[in-house]
Amino acid sequence: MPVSKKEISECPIDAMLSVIDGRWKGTILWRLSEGPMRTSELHRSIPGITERMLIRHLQELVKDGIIQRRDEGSHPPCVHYSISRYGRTLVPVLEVICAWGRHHLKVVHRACSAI
Amino acid sequence: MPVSKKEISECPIDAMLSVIDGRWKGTILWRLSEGPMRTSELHRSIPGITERMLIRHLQELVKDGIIQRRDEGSHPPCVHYSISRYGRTLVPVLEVICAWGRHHLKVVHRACSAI
DNA sequence: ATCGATACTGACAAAGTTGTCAGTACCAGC
DNA sequence: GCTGGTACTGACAACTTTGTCAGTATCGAT
Repeated sequence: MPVSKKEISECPIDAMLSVIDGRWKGTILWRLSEGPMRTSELHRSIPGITERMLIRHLQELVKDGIIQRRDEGSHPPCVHYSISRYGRTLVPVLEVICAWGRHHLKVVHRACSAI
Repeated sequence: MPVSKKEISECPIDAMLSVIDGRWKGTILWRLSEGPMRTSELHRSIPGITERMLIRHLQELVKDGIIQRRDEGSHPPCVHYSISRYGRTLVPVLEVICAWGRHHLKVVHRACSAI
């Protein structure tokens, strides 16, 4: 049940994209970059995502070493997710992507309103 | 016949990713970053890609303003694709992505050989 | 007259991703 | 003893993306 396809591509661009690719991964990382969060908190803070999808993406991000899972082991269950040390190296990359994306959105909007 | 899904997401990260997302877009941009190329040249230089897929991706990149299509209008047809001025603003972003990807591949390889 | 090269399109199948729904297990409160 | 909250899984439907295959048009060479 994979959320991102590309298995083990040798292309560094594909390798990077496979980590953040997935319908909700960007948003999840954005939320977690502000601090650790519980599964249910994340679920409530991301409108439109289903629990199933959230958990699938979280598991992939954990598998890729980008985020960490901390289970309190208590009942009712309480699990916190946070960006790992390795994941933090990704944040500046996301910022560059985000900056270009913001610029691009402005360009697209201008193009739309020109019609 | 879209190659990338996300229509008009307000998230800048998604906006950026929708532009380079697609099985072969990274590779195509990589090739074109070295200079203009004909459709058939690109086809031959990217192993595994089909003509159909190449053309679909090229058309999307043109639509997004990242690359330019120049048709000589001759027979037999001769069409050159090149990175547009706007597309050039994307190159540094790709370089950051690529740098992280390269690093990530090394980490993944270490993890694999450790098993 | 047929073949190969060029740059494409259309129809459709295969594969991959996302979403839906039901179900598990435990505890707390009413 | 029923309901609601927590974190999760499995099966499967729906949708998206990718790949396959055949077909278009024109020119030049054989």
